[in-house]
Amino acid sequence: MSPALFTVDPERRPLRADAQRNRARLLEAAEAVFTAHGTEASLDDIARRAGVGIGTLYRHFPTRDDLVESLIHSMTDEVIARGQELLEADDAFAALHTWLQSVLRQNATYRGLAGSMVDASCGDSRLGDACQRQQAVGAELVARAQEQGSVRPDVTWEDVIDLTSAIALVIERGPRHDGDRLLGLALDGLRYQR
Amino acid sequence: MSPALFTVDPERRPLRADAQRNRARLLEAAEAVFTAHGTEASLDDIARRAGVGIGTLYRHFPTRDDLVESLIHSMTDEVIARGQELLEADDAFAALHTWLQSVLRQNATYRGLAGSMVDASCGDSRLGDACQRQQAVGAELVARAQEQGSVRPDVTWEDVIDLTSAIALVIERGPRHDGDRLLGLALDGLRYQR
DNA sequence: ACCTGAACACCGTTCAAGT
DNA sequence: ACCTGAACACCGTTCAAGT
Repeated sequence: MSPALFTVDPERRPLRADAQRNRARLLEAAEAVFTAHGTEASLDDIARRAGVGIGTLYRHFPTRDDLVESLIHSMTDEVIARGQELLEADDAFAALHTWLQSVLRQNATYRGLAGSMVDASCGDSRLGDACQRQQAVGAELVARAQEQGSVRPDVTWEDVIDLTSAIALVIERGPRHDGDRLLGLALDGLRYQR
Repeated sequence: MSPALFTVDPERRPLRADAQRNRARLLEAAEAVFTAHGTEASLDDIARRAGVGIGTLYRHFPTRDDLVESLIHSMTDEVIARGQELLEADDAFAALHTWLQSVLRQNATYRGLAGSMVDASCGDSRLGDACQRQQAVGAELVARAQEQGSVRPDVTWEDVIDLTSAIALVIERGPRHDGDRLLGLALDGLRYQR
């Protein structure tokens, strides 16, 4: 049994029972509303759906990013863990490819999330922390592929993250765009030609 | 002397003198406000700066895209003309590269413009018309590079536009991103390896 | 014809008052 | 300690009244 299932507060001290329930309801409501309308959805909607006052939302989640971060927290952990597993794979290029696909899926969880992630990696919000830990794993995967000689030595991990983020940004704007296809093409450009 | 300098109405009949002046003032104000705050800037700000009522703004430009389209109209024409010139170039791959760089510069005119362009190419706004005419030239440039054997035959012009749009979207979110570098990397992936 | 601005329906954020 | 919702400052959009 995962201890995460019983984690009540990722923050400091235990919450009062009603506060704890409100927090859970807010996350549930935010999940539904973000899924339907993206991460720029109305906060009033979320509070109403959770059956709490708007002030309670702000007390638990002072910024929109706090709400987003709490929602995708476990997913970020999974992406990071997946990246660490993939560091052990034989084919470092394929490992990088697989990992970037999972990053694309993560970014597509809610419309607007990809943008928040890009903004966050240049800032210092709580969402930014998650992004940077994630990017650190990506940097290792890139380095390993370069050591194996399958990624061009002049390419930086920022290049790889930027291209992946770019693709995440464009695919969330309409169904015309195929993320996996674009990612494959972009990776072809980073591949070292023997 | 370019006739464009004397074009008063890209629309229908001549405007009353005061309306014509208001239209010019609105475009001037929008130019300044979009430059400062991006294409999502407050329309009230623009009307106030132009010294007209908000209703006048809506009369001249019923949607935000109408305003954006009028502002970048000549620029879109230039990008299209440049593309047609480049169709005559010897090296079709280099021509495509050069043209896509100009598309990136165009998209970077106002923060938020790249997003509007992507949205527009899936819609039917006036901005969408401009986008589609522009994309048609891009499609020709891609086809020609493929005929020359310098772009992979399995790549579509949508791939090329999508990757370029993706890069335009990511570079407008902070100074960390280098569009020309990312474009170069992406194009390496599309290049046919002899 | 065209312009104006009040009116309406939203939104994010704060904070005094309650329990 | 926590919750509530009114209050404030915004925003986009419409439309009746003016010239």
